[in-house]
Amino acid sequence: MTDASTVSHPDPRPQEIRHDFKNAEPRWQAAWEGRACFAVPDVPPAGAKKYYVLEMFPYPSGKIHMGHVRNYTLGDVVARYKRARGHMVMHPMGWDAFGLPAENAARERGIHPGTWTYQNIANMRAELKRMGLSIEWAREFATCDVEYYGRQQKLFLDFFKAGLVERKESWVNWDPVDGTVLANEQVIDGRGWRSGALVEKKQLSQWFFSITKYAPDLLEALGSLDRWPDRVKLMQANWIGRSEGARVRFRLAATVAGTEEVEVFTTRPDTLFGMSFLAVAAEHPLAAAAAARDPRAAEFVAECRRMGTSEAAIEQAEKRGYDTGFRVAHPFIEGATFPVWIANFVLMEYGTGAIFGCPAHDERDFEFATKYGLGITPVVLPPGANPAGFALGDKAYTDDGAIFNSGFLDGLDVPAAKRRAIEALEAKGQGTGVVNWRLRDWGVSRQRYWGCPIPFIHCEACGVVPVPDEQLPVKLPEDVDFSKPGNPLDNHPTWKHVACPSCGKPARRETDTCDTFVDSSWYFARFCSPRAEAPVTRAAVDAWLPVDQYIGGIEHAILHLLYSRFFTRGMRDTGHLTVAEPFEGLFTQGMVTHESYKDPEGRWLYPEEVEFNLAPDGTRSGVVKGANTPVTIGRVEAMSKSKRNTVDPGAIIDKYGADTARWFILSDNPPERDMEWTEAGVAGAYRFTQRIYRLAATALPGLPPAGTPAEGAAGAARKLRQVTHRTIAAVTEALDGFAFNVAVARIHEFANAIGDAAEGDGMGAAKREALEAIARLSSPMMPHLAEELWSLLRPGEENLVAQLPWLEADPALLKAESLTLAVQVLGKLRGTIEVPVDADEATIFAAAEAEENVQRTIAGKPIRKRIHVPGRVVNFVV
RNA sequence: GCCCGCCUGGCGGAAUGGUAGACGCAGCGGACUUAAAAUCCGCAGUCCGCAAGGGCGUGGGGGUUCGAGUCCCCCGGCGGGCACCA
Repeated sequence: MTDASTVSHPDPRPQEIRHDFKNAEPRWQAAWEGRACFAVPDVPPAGAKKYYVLEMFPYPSGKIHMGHVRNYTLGDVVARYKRARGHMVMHPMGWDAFGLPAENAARERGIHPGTWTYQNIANMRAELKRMGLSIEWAREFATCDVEYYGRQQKLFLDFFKAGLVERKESWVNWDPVDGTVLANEQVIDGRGWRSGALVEKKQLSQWFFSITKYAPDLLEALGSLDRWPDRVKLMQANWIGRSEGARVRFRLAATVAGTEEVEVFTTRPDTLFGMSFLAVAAEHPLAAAAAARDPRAAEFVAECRRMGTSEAAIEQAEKRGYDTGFRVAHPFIEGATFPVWIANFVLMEYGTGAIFGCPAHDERDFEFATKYGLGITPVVLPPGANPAGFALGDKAYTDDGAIFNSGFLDGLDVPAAKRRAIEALEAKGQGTGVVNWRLRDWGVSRQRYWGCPIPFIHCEACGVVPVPDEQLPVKLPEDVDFSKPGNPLDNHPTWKHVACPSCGKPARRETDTCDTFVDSSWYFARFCSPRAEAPVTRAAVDAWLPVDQYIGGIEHAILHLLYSRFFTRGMRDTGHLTVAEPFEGLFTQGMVTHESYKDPEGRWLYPEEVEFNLAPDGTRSGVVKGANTPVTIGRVEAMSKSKRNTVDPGAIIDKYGADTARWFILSDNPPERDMEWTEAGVAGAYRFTQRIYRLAATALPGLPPAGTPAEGAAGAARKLRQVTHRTIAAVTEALDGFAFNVAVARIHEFANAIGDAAEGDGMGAAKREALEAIARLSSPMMPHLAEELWSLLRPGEENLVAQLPWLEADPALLKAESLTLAVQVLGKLRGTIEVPVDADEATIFAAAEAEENVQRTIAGKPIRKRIHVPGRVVNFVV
């Protein structure tokens, strides 16, 4: 042993070899850019295998957050991997740039929504670029670009001509103080978020897309979406909500405002004999008729109007009703009549806005009838119950059984009774069997400035006139005043005054703008030819659509995805494209979560405001930095600004680099699940990036020249080669299955194996092969480090890793010589045996029985059954 | 309220119905260092036991099976969506 103090060390000690990410990451980003590694043509050449990777585009809030980092890292891994697998990959990025926050900024800070939005986009683009994503930025656009929303107006008009657009009355949240339509999120406990005024429902004439025309197809086609998560398909199916039932017309005992009948929709015509009341929505004409002559009915209707328009608010409200005094005749029971109530739980939008109540067999009806003392007549007998003494408990009975108390339906089961009841209704001309859909038409009108203007003109003489194509785009005016309440477009002094395109007389522009869901319903198609004059170029969309892999949050499982599916069908039927389904593969990622912190006064604290202590027993506690007051460490929850539990990706990239951020966000857990962001986890990921760099850098001087074949190795070198090729196979399988955390784990194990490899013949070549493999296998996840390693191992190489094909495992090195089998007795593990791969069953059973601990457990008892699962397990039943 | 998920060591998680806890984080012990950081080596579900080994263990309860984290039923907790947030 040499005395270290007397010997100089010309070489740096291994731990001082460091990967300089600050220098390397921008360098490799520039190299990819310089070689246009990610550019693809609008129309791929014949024979190219196209692959369209798309992540849900972000709302430009101003800063990227960890949810974005996760989303775009996942997409980038797929894009880089598919590129390496020989696909021509399109991977674009854009901005979902219209929406409420820009208007809020305008009202709060006096900044123009456009200025605010484009500044935010510039910031976020710079942040995204630092992540080293393989995005083709030349395709970028924002939905608030007139070049985009002008084309959207063209689509709107084409949809109108195709009969997919209608005007209808519908209800909105109205703030009577601010004179504004409120979004559901702006209604807090029934009051306007700014004014605090009680919100009312108000009826407006609005624009609708006829999504219900496609309801059967949207439901049916879910079956063909093989690469969508089942739960998303299930949620969509439930949302579309096909149900079979009947429309039943009830004759009113006396004519009300010229009406003689009320029509209800029911899925349970079998329970008609259990009817005890009829209920209508507060918006139903009968409710209006009652209100017109009964002030208390009017008061109840007005109260219902204060309930908000969201389904959750309506269904969670206490069930309340008002007896109108009207009565209806029962279709089957001669002479029987029942009261007509107005009920707050009946939805005008669903079915006919009226129901018949059968409390014995419907939970909501039961609750309502119990509250108001209405009759409860059971008509479905649960199996095994006695019809004579049968009484309901404190709940409705909603399952199948034998019909009783029901005249001609008695004795039938529920499905048969439904059919018979419908036959009888049809025979009497009092109803028909129908299929009803829960899905409603898509109301796209918004009374706001920062959105795509709906291209129509209202003329007193000609009615609603579409803006002629040659007058498109209808541009938003720049000079808008946000100081007045209401819609700035409506308030604008000149913008809305135009000549009618049809008769030339003074007319008025439509001042409603589009729901921002419209913007996001076709952006994936626009990316295929982002600068085209038309909304899309046929050759480009025909070549690139559908999106092969779409990635985004589960929170979009229903609305955005369903609207996009509708829009694609609409574009198909108006000749813009050919496909019906926009997204062939869908992956829904989980949220990024973080601990939350509160000070003694209950105020939320940012993580950097907290100083942590670790007690010897492992419990963590915290104090407010500087103040030394105790901090409550709260639940791990979705990162949000209001809870201040956010972590700024920019700061993480500054400190550790993009590769580390990407590696950690992939390594921690499966991408479909929520993940917790922890500082310790990032630090661990950073250490790993340094570790592989060091592994390569320290081994380099001992490696044979690049290109030295590793074939024919034996002993330790062969073992390492087996690990290399098994890792290639395992990482490939993991990436194919979106199991990125497993891919990361395999690469960790691989790094451990390279570090542990003993010296031996051929080890140099085996190590070179292993190190080159680890660089290339980790390249979809850590692209900059991969390039750095590759350039270290293969200086002067023509291609970047980003341009190389994926590695193939050598099947000869995947085969094992022997395998370990678990031996169980009665399903409990008692030992393991090592057998040659080609051992026959008799040999295996003999070896298993001979195992010492197995012998002891069997203890001479007769073996009744021997089970052998090849390659896995042997089980003895004694 | 309705629809859809999720629940495994101190923590994140792994596991075609077949050795539960791979891999990582945190922790502990050791090496290196004047020291620290960094790095390297090792230990580690839990209880009993010197050990060999055994008991218990995948939110709780039941079931199917030679065998259940995995399949079925019930219950609990947490989360997403509910049509004008995106």
